[in-house]
Amino acid sequence: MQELDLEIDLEKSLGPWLGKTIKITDYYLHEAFQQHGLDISKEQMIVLGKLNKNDGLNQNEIADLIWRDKSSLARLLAKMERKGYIIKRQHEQDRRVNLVYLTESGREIFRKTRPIIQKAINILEMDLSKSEIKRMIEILKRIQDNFTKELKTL
Amino acid sequence: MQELDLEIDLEKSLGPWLGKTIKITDYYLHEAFQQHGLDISKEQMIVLGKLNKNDGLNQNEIADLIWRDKSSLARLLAKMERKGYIIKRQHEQDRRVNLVYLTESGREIFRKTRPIIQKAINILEMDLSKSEIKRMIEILKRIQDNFTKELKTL
DNA sequence: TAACTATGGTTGCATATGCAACTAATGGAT
DNA sequence: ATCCATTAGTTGCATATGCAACCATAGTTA
Repeated sequence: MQELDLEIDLEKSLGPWLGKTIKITDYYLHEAFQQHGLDISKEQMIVLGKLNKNDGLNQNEIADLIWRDKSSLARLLAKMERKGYIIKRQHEQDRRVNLVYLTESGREIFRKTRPIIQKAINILEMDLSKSEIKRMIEILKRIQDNFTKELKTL
Repeated sequence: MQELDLEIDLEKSLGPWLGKTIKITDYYLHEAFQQHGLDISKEQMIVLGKLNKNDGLNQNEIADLIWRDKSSLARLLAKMERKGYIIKRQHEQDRRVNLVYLTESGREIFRKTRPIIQKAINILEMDLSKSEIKRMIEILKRIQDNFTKELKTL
């Protein structure tokens, strides 16, 4: 009995379900990109998306936008540059800064990912009404705020 | 205009919010383990949890339970064995199989993670009623099912 | 001007992860 | 008994990630 009381039933908590949902979503995108012959990872696609919306960002700005460490981003960009999707240009005034630009090839591959992304969103929200989606996002935001607050007290 | 029409507003979709929520949850756990001097990662903690509930599983069984590739699990176990949290014993009848057992030290550190996990669950579900949690889990399950179905048609 | 500080980016070291190819062992079929 | 297929686990190669230490440049302060 006491042993049982100590058990935390993780499966009844939200955590693992969130994790598994992300996992299968990622897997779906990975498979779909592959099937369409797109040589790109989800993470790289996200970077292309930010640049597509706002070309010429510097590395730290991109890192912030996608919630990654700047070192992680630097390595992501290195791979993308090798594949010819982006180019880095040194800022003329401040030589510490690299401005990152989409190449034609990068813009092209991002364009090709769009219908796949749209389909993934459709699947994700297939059974949900607009208001349910809004509600879910609100809840997720609130969870994030709660963790942020608790982190400060650690 | 046409350019705008082509834009997908990812931020209004569920995907990135799920991702960010997981990210901050993971970060919280990581920080909390560190602050308590627990030399363990979230992934390792999950493995310990499965073994704590069901000692003597083999590697493939554990991999299935935590939705990881067997190779990923093998490496996780190697680290955990080095730290003395688990031991692997060859199955007596079937020498291909490794049965994995918690050590005392493994059981001990898992015990110490429990209040931290419980707190993380509390934070995660802080603003949610029981029925909302159930509803969220149902939705997440449905999303997973939808992706699973769509994967087959790829 | 020299010294100190802050910033942008890179690199070493570490974690976790998956796929594909591989080894070893098992079990069945001929 | 031998060959074949299956299964459990390992390993090579690749991705992505974060922290901390570092380098180079810029900006500020004495």
